[in-house]
Amino acid sequence: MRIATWNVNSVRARADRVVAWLERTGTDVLAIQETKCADDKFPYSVFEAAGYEVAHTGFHQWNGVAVLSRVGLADVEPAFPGQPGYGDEPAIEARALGATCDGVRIWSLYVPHGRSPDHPHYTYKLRWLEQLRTAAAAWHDADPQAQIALLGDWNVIPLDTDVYDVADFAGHTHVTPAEREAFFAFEQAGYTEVSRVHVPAEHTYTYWDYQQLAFPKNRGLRIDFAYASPALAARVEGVRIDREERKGKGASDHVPVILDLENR
DNA sequence: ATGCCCAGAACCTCTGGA
Repeated sequence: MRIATWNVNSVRARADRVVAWLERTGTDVLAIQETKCADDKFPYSVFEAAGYEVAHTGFHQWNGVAVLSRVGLADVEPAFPGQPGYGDEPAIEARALGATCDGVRIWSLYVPHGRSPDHPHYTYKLRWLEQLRTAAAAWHDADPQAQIALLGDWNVIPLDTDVYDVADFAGHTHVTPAEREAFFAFEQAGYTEVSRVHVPAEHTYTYWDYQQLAFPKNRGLRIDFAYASPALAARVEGVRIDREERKGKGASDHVPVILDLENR
């Protein structure tokens, strides 16, 4: 089985490109982030015509996450237990969606950006990651054999070698010790970040800004990751970062991360 | 080469993204 995660930066602007990619790569399950649309504007029919079931949560033009599957889609949850809200009257945002696809519990995750280390969005980001880790630990404790995939745009640069020049991020989000600690805490919860295991090369990126020739100059960031529970990690045969997908007109600023699982 | 911000809402220019 082939599963993947991709921040598509608007599903309506890129639906045809996503379908073409699904068919070209033979991907069975895709977690997508930043759909940037409300549920009633999601282009369901484009994906259904290609043979995929769709689960989506989106309230307006921001955030939005989905799971597409051609191997079954069940037990959809539009948020994780304890997921924090944001704002003066805290509201749950469309940043997490869970669904079970052929025995694998898939979570499509769009971690809050943080804006800047002195912004309320930053403390929200840390709280969000901590609550997700708490939920993920509980899932694993409840069933140590569960196959769980935490897939998405984590908005954290875990290592200095995950960015073209870490000095450019001094004073910014994504590289602070608290964010990195929150990211690596998933290891203590029993999860393994399998893209690092299979693609360990330094300066391997998943995102390049649209501005200032970032992609041709390879000024990118590695911020899209796949944490797997032990039972799922043992099943991962390979991981690929599809850098080709950043090329050409109409590309997202992120590229897909693909996991190949041993067939059961 | 991959090419010098993009998408959405609204209809002008802001918000958010990193």
